Amino acid sequence: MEKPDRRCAIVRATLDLVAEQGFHGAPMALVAERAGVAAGTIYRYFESKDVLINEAFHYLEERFFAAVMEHYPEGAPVRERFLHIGGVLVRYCIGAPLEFRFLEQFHNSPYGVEHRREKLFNKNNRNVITELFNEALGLRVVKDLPLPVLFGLAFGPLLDICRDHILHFIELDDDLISRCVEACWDAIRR
Amino acid sequence: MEKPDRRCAIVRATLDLVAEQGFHGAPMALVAERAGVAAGTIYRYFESKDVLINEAFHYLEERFFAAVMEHYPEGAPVRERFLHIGGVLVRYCIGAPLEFRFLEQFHNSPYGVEHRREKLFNKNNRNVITELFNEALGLRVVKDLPLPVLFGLAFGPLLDICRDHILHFIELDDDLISRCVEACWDAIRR
DNA sequence: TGATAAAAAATGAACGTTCATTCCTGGAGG
DNA sequence: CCTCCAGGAATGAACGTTCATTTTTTATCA
Repeated sequence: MEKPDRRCAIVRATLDLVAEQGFHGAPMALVAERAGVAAGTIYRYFESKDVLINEAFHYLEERFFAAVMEHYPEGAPVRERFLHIGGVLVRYCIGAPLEFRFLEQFHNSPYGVEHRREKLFNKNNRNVITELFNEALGLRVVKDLPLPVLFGLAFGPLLDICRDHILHFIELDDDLISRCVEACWDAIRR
Repeated sequence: MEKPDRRCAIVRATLDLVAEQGFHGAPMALVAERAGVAAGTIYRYFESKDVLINEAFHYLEERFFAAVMEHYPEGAPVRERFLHIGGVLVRYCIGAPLEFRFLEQFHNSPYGVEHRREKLFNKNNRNVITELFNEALGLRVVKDLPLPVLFGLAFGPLLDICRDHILHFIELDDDLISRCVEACWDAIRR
């Protein structure tokens, strides 16, 4: 009606639909319906579907980093900070399965490849995880491996277990999560 | 031509196209053209596109297990056998980037989820990797974690680095591959 | 063997859907 | 009356699949 935030409603509708049914299950007509607007209206706010999807991703990315930073043990040793991030990551993902599914879809698509390429070649990419790993490399507490490899060792398995939990292939509890995050630490620690 | 294997030509065309351009880049019309047959002909050999894609996957899966079994150190300790499998896995994937890209696409799609579900619930699933992990669990040389978690810790990062290598985000050589596989072993070993 | 009929396989235009995007309409606010 | 902009039908491209028809192979019999 008035106009609280049609833009936001459209982004949320996109998130939900993609998460629930994948990119194939989120045609613009459905997005429009769920957002309570007409199909054509979306194009007044977003140039194309690609733009809309990228915006939805950045919205989630921000929320995720905000979650990680809550209670982040700023001055603690590297290991402890890593365990914090890993734990938050897993708990956040299985607590918001829809968001997780969207991120998964995004990463395993041309959108995701483009996103990673930008991150990698844009050297002044500063976020808490990259900084932690660079510090750890300098202190020689982790193995001397390229950053993308460390990322894969540390977070690849964590995302895998989140997916398996959401699909009910396994059941994660606090104890199992801790043991998994520690296993990832074993993979990267020197 | 005579008729050596239209069926095979269709499968290969599917593999190549999906690997190069993803599922979206492999419409039946293109598959037909690349295979040197007419569109309708495909349906004499495969009931539907789904069936065709699953067959292409199984074709690759067999080839992969065959590669793993070459020079497999049958009687060696668990660790050594794991290092063999990991090394072969990475070398095989980066040596056949098209096949790897197909497998990646397959796993990150509803096809892949279905496939994993079947594997998991079909308990009499016997392959060399599952057997190795079960033996390792019995001998208590690896952490006491559910099988899917061990799989994720052990192979998730290896597939990640293969992808990054193929996308030229990193450059793998024999030394780096070894160190990565060993890092994965560190993740699962007790 | 050669001619011919029957069966099988291959063809590719056409179909029905689905989708992202465009465009014309109507109506609210100034 | 004019200006905007939301609405949603219209558009056209792309897709998987079908099917009437043609081509090739196989079987039959003189």
